[in-house]
Amino acid sequence: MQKQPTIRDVAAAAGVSVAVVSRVLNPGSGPVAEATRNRVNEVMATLGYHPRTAARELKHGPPTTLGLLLADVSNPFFARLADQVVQEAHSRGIQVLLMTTQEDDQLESERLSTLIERRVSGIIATPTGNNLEIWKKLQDMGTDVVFVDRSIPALPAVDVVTINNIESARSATALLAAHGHRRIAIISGPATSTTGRDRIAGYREALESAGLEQDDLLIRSAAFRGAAGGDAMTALLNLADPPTALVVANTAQVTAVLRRLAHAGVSIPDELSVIVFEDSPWTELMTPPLTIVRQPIDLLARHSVQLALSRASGKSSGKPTVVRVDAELIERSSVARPRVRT
Amino acid sequence: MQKQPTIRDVAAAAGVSVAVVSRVLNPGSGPVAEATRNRVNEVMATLGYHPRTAARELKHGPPTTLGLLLADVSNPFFARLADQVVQEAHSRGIQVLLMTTQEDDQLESERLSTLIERRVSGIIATPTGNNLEIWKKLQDMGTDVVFVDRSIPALPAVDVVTINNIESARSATALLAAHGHRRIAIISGPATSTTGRDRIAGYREALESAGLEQDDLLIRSAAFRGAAGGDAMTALLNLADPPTALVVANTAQVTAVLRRLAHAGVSIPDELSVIVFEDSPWTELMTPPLTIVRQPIDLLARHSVQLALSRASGKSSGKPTVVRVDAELIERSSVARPRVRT
DNA sequence: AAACATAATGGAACCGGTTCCACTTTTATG
DNA sequence: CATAAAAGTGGAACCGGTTCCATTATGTTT
Repeated sequence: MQKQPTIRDVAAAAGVSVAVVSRVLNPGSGPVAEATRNRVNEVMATLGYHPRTAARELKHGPPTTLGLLLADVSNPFFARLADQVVQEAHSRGIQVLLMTTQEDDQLESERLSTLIERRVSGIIATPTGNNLEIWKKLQDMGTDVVFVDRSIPALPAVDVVTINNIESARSATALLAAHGHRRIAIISGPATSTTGRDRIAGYREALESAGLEQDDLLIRSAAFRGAAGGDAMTALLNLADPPTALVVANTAQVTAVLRRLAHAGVSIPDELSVIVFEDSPWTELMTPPLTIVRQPIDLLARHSVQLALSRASGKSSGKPTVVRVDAELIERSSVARPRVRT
Repeated sequence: MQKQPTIRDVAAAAGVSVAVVSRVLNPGSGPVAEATRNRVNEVMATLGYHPRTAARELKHGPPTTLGLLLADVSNPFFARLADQVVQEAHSRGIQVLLMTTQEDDQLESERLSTLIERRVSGIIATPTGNNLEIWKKLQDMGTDVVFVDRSIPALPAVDVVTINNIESARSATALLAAHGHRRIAIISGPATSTTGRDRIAGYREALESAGLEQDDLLIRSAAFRGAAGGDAMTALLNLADPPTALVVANTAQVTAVLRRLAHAGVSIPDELSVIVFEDSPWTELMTPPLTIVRQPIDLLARHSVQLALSRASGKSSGKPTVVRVDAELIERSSVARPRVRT
């Protein structure tokens, strides 16, 4: 366990002042003679010197770290988002501090405190919906906050990147209606979330356009965590007049819903047509391959990182930006015409 | 955009010295009168003061950050590992810097440089297998390095946490042999990886125990990224004497292999019995539900974090620790007796 | 009440970089 | 060749905390 050389060690070994070494470290911050630069670089190499980030950040905290605050990385949607965000950030020389909230206000608040103490330059988050004051404070401090996937209506000043949830749910529902379904159900996220609300709104729009009757019994909300999706599914199956088609618009609950269907022995698409919000590779491997709504995760990531770094890069546009990217409906084989009732 | 208060602002507002404020910030570092403590706390609250981590770390870099260096978080195995590591770290008040290598030496080297500059207290990584000197240097610096899932034999001094790969592949292969299969294939990770080698070793052991002939044509390695698994599958199907059973021991290639099987119209388990290393929920939703080797990701995460923090917590045991956890073979319906050749 | 231990506080150095500014040495210009 | 401008370098303050040590206030002991 050797102790690390500092900039002064390098300066001494190279026979120059620390100011010169610093200039070598930060090209463009001042002139250094070619010969001197080479000598200093050599010394740094032989000494195995690495400038310490903590010390550098002390002076004028540079935008070198982003906070990524997600509900949960075991959810494939968030996992892929994290993957893309990290890659995008790395390509710009930015590091990512990953934190999870488990959808818990209290944990979110603690994570945010940590991010404040670290003085990160930006935060990309899927907010739980509370902790309003903390979010505001973050912005006051000059941190670039970007909400991704969801937003908080009470905080209109925050940049947001989401998929077009209304349109996604609308087109999925419309596809089912076009196949002749009249009893179409939806399992969505909690109504407290913008995501949940928007998707249900899109669903309603589609029903209206198709001239179908709306039945609130066919609309089910399920929490983003736990097995609530399975219970919602069971409730739908037990209805006096059960649905012939279903949109699973809560990504986190897709597997729970499908598991329940499998256990109940419901055959897809003969007894129930299904469209899910989820584009993992396995949806294609199911029997039958599932019709899905593919979320352009790479775009979400790219825009999020860009916005989270915008103020840092000087582009301090006054108004908050809202980016809405389109999801893609991919038809496979889990949708068919409804069976005629006997 | 207000500028943040510093410890001196707090001290001035509370009418005390910075030393006192620091003591309030770090309980146990010195005596502070009850009344003073309360006053300082109040001032901090009204000023919205948050101590800056970068400054704190300058003095004696405390073990407050861990580096997590994975190949790729879009792989569900790594995603869940990341999730567990983050939760485990948070429960100890430690933050996680997430980085990905895409299995690329060069990128790995860059990421490691960043981690060196940040002076993280520990690193949990799935190494590519190169960059030996950097890993050594990291250890010299006193960083706790833990390899998870894989290891580098040339670096025997590093702590390692893996599943028992030999035994996992052995038991999976043995199960197939017990069902009467004589032509059992395996698709594993690259032979350059310890994971790939060990699993193939376990496979060979099982064949030997069962008194089965070994055929190197039935052993296929596929890279951890890309679609190599699909090609390996095709090659196996095109064999003059194709296998009747298959172990997919490369988690990253499971979906590619299954996709190829689906496209080729191979029915499971009638024409081919299959066991996969992968325990995502969807494996149960397939038709038929897949027999899997479940990797105890939570244990991997827990042990990794613990080891990565061990030196920091004073437990500087001399010898490197190797933790080997057992995977669990879960029998479902993708394994059957081989069809009699006609 | 004297003597001494202990609690509470403040001053100042320090951590490892960055940066301003002054000073010396080259190089360019008239 | 004198002189101005530019290049190269070093000294020292500074960023925002922590910590050592000296000093003063309070409390205990005989």
